[in-house]
Order: sequence, then structure tokens, then C-alpha cells
Amino acid sequence: MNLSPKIENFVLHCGEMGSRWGFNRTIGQMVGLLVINEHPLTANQIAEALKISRGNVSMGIKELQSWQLVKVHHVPGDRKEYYAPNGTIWDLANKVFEERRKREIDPTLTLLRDQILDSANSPEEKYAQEQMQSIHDLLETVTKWSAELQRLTPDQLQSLMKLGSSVSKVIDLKDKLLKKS
Amino acid sequence: MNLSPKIENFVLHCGEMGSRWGFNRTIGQMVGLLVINEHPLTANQIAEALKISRGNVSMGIKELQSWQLVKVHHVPGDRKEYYAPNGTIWDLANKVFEERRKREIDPTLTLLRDQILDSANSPEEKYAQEQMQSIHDLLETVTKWSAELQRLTPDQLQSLMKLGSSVSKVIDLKDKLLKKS
DNA sequence: TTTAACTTTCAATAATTACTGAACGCTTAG
DNA sequence: CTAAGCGTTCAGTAATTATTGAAAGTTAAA
Repeated sequence: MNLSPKIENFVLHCGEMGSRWGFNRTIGQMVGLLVINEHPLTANQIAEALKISRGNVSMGIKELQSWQLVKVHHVPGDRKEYYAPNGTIWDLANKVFEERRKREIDPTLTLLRDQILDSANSPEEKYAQEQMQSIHDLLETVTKWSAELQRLTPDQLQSLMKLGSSVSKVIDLKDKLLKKS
Repeated sequence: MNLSPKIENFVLHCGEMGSRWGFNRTIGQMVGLLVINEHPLTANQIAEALKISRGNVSMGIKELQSWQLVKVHHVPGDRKEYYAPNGTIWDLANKVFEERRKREIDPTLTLLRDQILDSANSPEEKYAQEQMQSIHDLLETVTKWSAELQRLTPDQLQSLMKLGSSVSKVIDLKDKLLKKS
């Protein structure tokens, strides 16, 4: 596994971004490597390419599987496992997006629902609850929206994009239609 | 600064989520505390409420200012600085969203643009570039979309949400609109 | 000025997170 | 049955990130 400079560059960049995207540097590099390679790679190839230990690869693969980002291939007569991205770029992005929603939004939504049900017993708590309600509403909106967007194919999304420079046109249109009915 | 259990609970939760949202535990708590309190707080109050050092508060505030999440108040005849959230919940979420886009997407977009301009000089690089092109297109779409959504007010967004359970209806609307014009 | 009331900075240290490599486990070919 | 080839685990260690607290900086009242 000798990476060309251009490919290595990409892989290293994925490493840098890894932590921002929810995993760590090494795992970011693994994703980059798997995505950029046309053919599935063995754990040893990954370890060699990224210059990390065999055990680290094993842990990384495990993590990526929990995100559903990799799938395993087998070659007849070969006992090694070959790893490849689990779907297209689009699929992977969707999975990351979904998983992050689960980690970043859902727990807060749950907490807020509980807190809001409780009655406030001081002016501070009154205000606090109003704020929590706002956050709750916001997160719920975001959640619904992300579910909607995930359902669209890239083509549909592109189609929506072409509406023009502002989605607010759609809203105006909607309002007009509602007035008529 | 004695936090009621309910409020403390919320603040601690913000701490847990802090790292997922792009900052660290302490800074998450600070945001939670400021948002949940109707009145601006001094650095000392924050330090006391969260049981952290005065210096840590100073650094946290600095970080939050770089995200544009807090603003400073002054009380006449009082030299202390009072900190408060910089806008509504909605404003704050927008700022976080925007800042994260800058950190998580923009650098990759820049890298990919450069890489794609380069010519491939091997079959592997050919494939690699196709993949990079896919990622590039995806990220560009996401970027454009997030810009669109950010332009909407909460009301407009709610309005859009109520269009129905599927955004594809919006696409239908778009088609109708295009036919008329 | 001086001093008091604040804020900021940063080197030292603590806490957390990631990585290695040796040991173990499983499977299959010989 | 044994050994070789692979994958997994995890205690120990390395690397990174966060926090403290003391010193230095800033401002304004006296």
C-alpha cells in the first residue's frame, strides 16, 4: 500500500476532519482510505497504509460498523476480511447525519420533554422553562426537517435547489395557495 | 448562585452535550447557564455556579465570543462585566450551525476543489477523483441548502414544516409554479 | 499617583482520549 | 491434532485537551 501524494493528501485531510465529523483522526483516515479506493482493503493493508497498529484498525473498524459505514467482503479461498464503504457517498453522509442527530439532538429532546412537564415553582424556573420550551421546539423542528430531507434523493434535492436563490418563494406560493382554498 | 435541581440538571446536560456540539463540557455548561437565566451573569457568578476557576471562565467566554454566542452588558457604576446570550435561542442555533459549517465543511470543499483540478495520472487516481467529485458535489449542495434555511425566520420554517409530512410536496408546488410562469 | 476591583494570560498539572502490542480466541489447512 | 493465519481484546502508555491558580494587565475611583 503506497499512496500517491494526492491520495495521501486526501486521507490525511480526512484525518484532520475526523474529529469534527464525530470520530477521531485515525478513524477519519480509515474512512477516507476506504472511500478513495476502488477495491476493498484488508485490515493489514489499512494498518500499513496509515502506519497504525493492527489492533487499532480492528477497533476502528468496529466503530465504523457501529456507524454502519463499512461492510465486509470475502474472497473465496481467502480467510482475510476485506472492508469497503457501505454504500455511495450519499449513503454514507446520510448515515453520519442520522447518527449525529441521534447523539446530538435526541438526548436533549428527551430531557427537555421531561423538564417541561414538571411545574415551575419560582420565577427563575418559570423563565427557565420558557427557554427550555423554545429549545425544545427548535430541536423538534430541526429533527422533523432532517427526517424530511433524508427521504429525498440527491436528484430531488438538486431539483429543490434550483427553485432559485430563496426557498422563501415557496413559502409565498404556499400562502397564496392557502388563501384561495 | 444556587441552582435549583431542575436548572442544575439542565446545565449539567448542556455540559454533557457540549463536546458533541463543538465545544467542551465546561463551555457547554456556560451556554446552558446563560441561556436559562433571565438576567446576565458576572464571571464570578458563573465560576461559582459551575464550580470552576475564574481563569477558566475567562477562557470560556473568549471562546463563546469567537462563536458570537455571548454579549457583554454593563451596569452603570459597576465595573464588572455581565454576560448574556447573544440573541434568541434561534439566533444562537443559527450561529452554531454556521460556525460548524465553516469548520466541518468549508475546509474540505476547498481541498477537494484543488484536488479535482489536478489531472489523474493512474487508474487509482482516476477513481479517487470521481469519488472526490461526488463528495464535493454533496458538500456543495449541503452548503447551499444550509444557507437557504438560515435565511428563514422560525415562523417561515414552521410554515414550511406545516406543508405536510413530505417535502416532496414542495417539489410539486415548485413544478406548478414553474408551469404558470 | 496609588490602590482596589476586575479581567486575561499562561506554565504547570490534571483529566481524558487514543494507540500499541502482547495475549488470547477462532477457524481451517495440512 | 497442530500450526498458521486472522481477528479481537485490553492493560499499559502515549498524546491530546482541559483546568487551575498565580502573576501580569487594565481601568477608574480616591
